[in-house]
Amino acid sequence: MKSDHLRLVAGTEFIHLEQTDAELFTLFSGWAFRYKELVDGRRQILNFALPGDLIGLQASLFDKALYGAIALTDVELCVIPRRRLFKLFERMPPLAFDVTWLGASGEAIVDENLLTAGRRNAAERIASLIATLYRRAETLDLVRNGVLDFPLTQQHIADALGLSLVHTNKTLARLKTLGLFSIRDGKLTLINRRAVSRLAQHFEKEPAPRPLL
Amino acid sequence: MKSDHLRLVAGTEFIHLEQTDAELFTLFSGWAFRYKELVDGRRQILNFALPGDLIGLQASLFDKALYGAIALTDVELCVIPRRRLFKLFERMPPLAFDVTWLGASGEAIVDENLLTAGRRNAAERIASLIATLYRRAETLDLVRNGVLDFPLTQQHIADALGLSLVHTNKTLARLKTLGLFSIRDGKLTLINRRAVSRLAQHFEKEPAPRPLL
DNA sequence: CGTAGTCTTGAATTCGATCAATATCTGTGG
DNA sequence: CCACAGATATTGATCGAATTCAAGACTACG
Repeated sequence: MKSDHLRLVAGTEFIHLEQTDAELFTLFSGWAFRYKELVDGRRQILNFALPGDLIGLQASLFDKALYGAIALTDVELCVIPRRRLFKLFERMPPLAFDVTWLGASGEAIVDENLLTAGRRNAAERIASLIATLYRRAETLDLVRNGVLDFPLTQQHIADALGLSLVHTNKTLARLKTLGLFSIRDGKLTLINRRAVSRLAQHFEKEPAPRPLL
Repeated sequence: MKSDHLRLVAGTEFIHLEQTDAELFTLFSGWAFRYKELVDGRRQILNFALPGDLIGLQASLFDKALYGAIALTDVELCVIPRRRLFKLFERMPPLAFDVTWLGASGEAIVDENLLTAGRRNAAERIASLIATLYRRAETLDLVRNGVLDFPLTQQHIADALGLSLVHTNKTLARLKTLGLFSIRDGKLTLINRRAVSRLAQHFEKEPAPRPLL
């Protein structure tokens, strides 16, 4: 079904706001994120995508993309052309089911991010982000010896959590000092997993079986 | 496909957190909302559902519901049993496509709510909520003579926007005094639509054609 | 080396939270 | 019809978490 396999360098925007012909993508390798922004430049990152995640379901289903999507690292993307989307539903129901499942799975992440931005304080937000990303990366076997390649800048973290850059920096520094985790040279190490989970009220649940497109 | 037509009174919780056998619902009449909460009781409303909206796609697809759903008014719900969901994809591809479309449409709303909670100030948040709900209600022909039945309490508004109850009350009062809108006796009247849209940075876009289940 | 991006730190400010009290409304039963 | 209880709304005062402003330091890279 996939028509193409794209390679993009870090920083490439592959879905543009208002774009009318966005395709549906599956992230094959690397990290990416979706975001929205207000006219004065305030930016909100909606979610980070890791390998296996779907990006652009709304954008490919609707006439206009309501968000942008950018590659955080170099990425490989599989493309499912929007033209063939309906055909996919007609001819490959199980695959269509998986697309819907992955779409719902993406929404679950945004739901959690909304809870985070709306109701958690700065330290909880950061713990929540770290816990969730670490957990997802672990499931994908991206963690080696307790260390994870972590391509986010503090600006990304701030924009994902609805915090200012300065406050993100200070809170991050405090949590590092408390020995919860460390981020250095683009590597994340979870030092006190228990404490991070507690702060985040993040409950470890066994991952559901996940369809692969 | 629908197996049942439920009537529930206002306040009924029809999807429970952690519930393992939640069904998929379509809201036929009335208002409802989905929410999450932290252990200490902080609550975040994820989205409000109006007639035609899908509720419970994640909950019916996954093993456990990650959120709760409550009827805001008396509601009528159409039920699509989770058992038949896969069958629906196999036997009625166009309908399955619509389910996915509606699911994506729900995610678009949560995306916007995340932008609101993360990056808008109190006045902008309220304007944003008012503008969006009014616009959606209008599309459904729920607005009569510029007046809309509006069942939200200030606590609901606060929980949807990530604000405290007190600050919600004060900001609401200020916007009413400024003549942007009025909320009285459960009725919402948009008085200065232009000003509300501007505050919310809410751009009126013609609604996409919408599948009906 | 110079420039741009990222990170750090301190100080002042403010928006929104919290605390506390009162008022208004709604439905219920006597 | 009134009295009461529980929700909902309002208002004032104080507090604090996070923003904003401002400067530097560190890094990578052409």
